[in-house]
Amino acid sequence: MIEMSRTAKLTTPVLGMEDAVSLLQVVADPIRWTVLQQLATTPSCVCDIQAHVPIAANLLSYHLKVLREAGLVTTSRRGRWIDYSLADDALDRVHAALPGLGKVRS
Amino acid sequence: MIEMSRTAKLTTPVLGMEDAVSLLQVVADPIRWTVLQQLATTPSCVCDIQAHVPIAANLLSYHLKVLREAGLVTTSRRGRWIDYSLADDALDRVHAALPGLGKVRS
DNA sequence: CTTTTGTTGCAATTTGTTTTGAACTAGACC
DNA sequence: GGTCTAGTTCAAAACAAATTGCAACAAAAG
Repeated sequence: MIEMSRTAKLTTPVLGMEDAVSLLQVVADPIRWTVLQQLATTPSCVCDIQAHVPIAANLLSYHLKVLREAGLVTTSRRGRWIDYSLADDALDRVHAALPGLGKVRS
Repeated sequence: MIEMSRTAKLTTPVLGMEDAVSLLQVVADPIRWTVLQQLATTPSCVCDIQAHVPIAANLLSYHLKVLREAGLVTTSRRGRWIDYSLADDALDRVHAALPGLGKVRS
């Protein structure tokens, strides 16, 4: 039983077209792409992200929500601040959302 | 000279954010994603693609144009038919457009 | 010159997303 | 309690893209 659940977690499932496209639509935005890029390097609180993405706070908040709802980032509160991190499987999931993964390499 | 150009072609360059997002926006569409998926398996003429993507001919033509202009597909005429193929570097370019490629693997 | 295959142009419309501005929650501090 | 800072949420406005419908066009085959 433990073996099965560990195996399941370690495999990134092939996504259906709809899920794949939804995920790619989340990434295919200048603000969200930049945030993901930053979080891939290091977790950051919102104020740190703001320094890299010069937009209104509420607009950034909206885009962070989109990323959260897509499961690409996770949050944890630290006092006044909220730290955002890339979800463990974020890069794998986005990669798995690309078309043509079944292509045989020439 | 020949050596240099061959080397340049074999390397997928790191994309700037704008180019990366544009490319992902092209892929992040149900019709275009499906077409890319099919072309990754096998080159097809438009009539074959139509069989997999049940939409009006002119709408499909529009999406094929978007894919062409993004350099993700190439065409060649064969008699009355136009064959679409995935561009050689299409999968590499889309992969290179994902954020977080600099991430150090844990 | 007609048919087949596919593209292009344009205008209207629907659809979805991004952005804006104001109000709001939650914790820290006095 | 009151106030400050950090972030979020909501609803409406603004914007961009996909879709539809229709007509015209091009290139090759017969």
